[in-house]
Amino acid sequence: MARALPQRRVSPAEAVLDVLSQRIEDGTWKVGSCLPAERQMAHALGVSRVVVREAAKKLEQRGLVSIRQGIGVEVVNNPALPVQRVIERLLPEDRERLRQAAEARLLIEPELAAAAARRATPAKLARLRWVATRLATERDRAKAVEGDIAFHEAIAELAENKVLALMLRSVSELGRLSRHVTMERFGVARAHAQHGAIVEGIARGEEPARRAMRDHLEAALADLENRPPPPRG
Amino acid sequence: MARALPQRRVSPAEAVLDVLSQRIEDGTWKVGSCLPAERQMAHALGVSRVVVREAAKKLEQRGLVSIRQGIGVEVVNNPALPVQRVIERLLPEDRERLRQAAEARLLIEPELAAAAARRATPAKLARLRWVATRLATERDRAKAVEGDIAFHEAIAELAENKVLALMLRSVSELGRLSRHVTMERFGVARAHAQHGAIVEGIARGEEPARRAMRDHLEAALADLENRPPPPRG
DNA sequence: TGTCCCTCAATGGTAGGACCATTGATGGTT
DNA sequence: AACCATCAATGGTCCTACCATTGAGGGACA
Repeated sequence: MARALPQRRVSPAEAVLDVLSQRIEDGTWKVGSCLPAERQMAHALGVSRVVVREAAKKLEQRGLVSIRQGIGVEVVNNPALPVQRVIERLLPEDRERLRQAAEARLLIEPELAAAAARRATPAKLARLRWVATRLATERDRAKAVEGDIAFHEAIAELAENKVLALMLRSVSELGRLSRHVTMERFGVARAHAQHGAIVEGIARGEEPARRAMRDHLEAALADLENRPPPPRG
Repeated sequence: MARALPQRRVSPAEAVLDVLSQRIEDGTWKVGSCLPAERQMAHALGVSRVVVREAAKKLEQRGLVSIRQGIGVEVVNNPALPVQRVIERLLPEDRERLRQAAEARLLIEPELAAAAARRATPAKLARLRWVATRLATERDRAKAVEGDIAFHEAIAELAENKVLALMLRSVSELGRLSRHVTMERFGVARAHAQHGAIVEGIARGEEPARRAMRDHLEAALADLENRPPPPRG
């Protein structure tokens, strides 16, 4: 009797975790919607509610879902969330965390722009330009901030490096509040102009890309330092 | 009757999580040792075992402890672990993950060295030099790799940026296997020489620091590409 | 008619007790 | 001395009941 595969039987918890995460990824449950109730899934999967709960908790820690009592388990899919939480625990103090996050951006993102320049193609540049343009027409401030983040993520995508994209997004989210301040004071016009400059920089080559991105970030940083956020957030 | 504080009563789960994480941080349970058994803690804290388990699971996700059946809950304290897991899920394929991680290091670490140069003091440089020296006397290969990682972490510490240190450590751990290969082929001698060069670069200023670090990383990367790891890991 | 509040069902959160599975130590056997 | 069965401790799973929170539905009141 040759035994078929690895002797290691996967525990129910792992099995359920795999099932759930896969169904989320393949779109069985879309972002914004809720998974079935815990009791329901437990019965459907032939397992106790405990293991379903455990799987759900893990998915929450991974940033895939959000669990709320009385509501259910909602799909959110934000892989950067775990990293944010680690950083928040590492630097509990707001100002210091913001400072270090900003510095991290200042180091990473210009290099990311340079990497994007190395891998740029006309088609990809066109897409990036489109994302930048969309920002200009945005009236709502919250959506403008979203558009800003989307632009920076598009660059990360162009650079074809998900590791750097993840890190960038993590520190980006930490600075989300700062962006609101900047947008409020200067509007989307300046951001859009600088984004345009960045796109052209990426089109021209590594060094121009690096410089354009650095200018953009340093300008934003200078704004914040001129009028730091209110002492108590 | 003016009610004292926020009406929000913290849930048992949060309370227990706080207690445990605090006791880990303040050294009540040291790294390498085990927490009391779940049943025991549950009784001591006056909550059900479910709550203790949930807290433990969360601590595990945070990289603070490692839970193993039959053994117990062991303190490990590795904040980079959650980030590693995110990256592994984001890039399931080994070679691609290694490639992107290496590229990320290549972008981040020279800039980190430059930042370290900005903040260097004689005392801190002396300490960095000491860490680098310790590596030279190491005979055991595994410990040499540890020393190598310790050196790069010391630089991150010198740069006074925990965010970047976290990211660096995360990608570093992903490439731990690669380092073994490099160490095996060239021994610690070359690594030690390059580390010395990096220390001196940091002492001289930003640009020399950047260049020394870049040379070091590119050399290591070139080694790997000459003899890539076996196709099936 | 419209607004407010109460009730209620659904959902996640906690409790307690029992049993299963894995691990390392213990001690006896060869 | 080496090997192996035994066993106690620990985390993993199950079941069942109940608590706490939420949103929706419906009735009382202005």
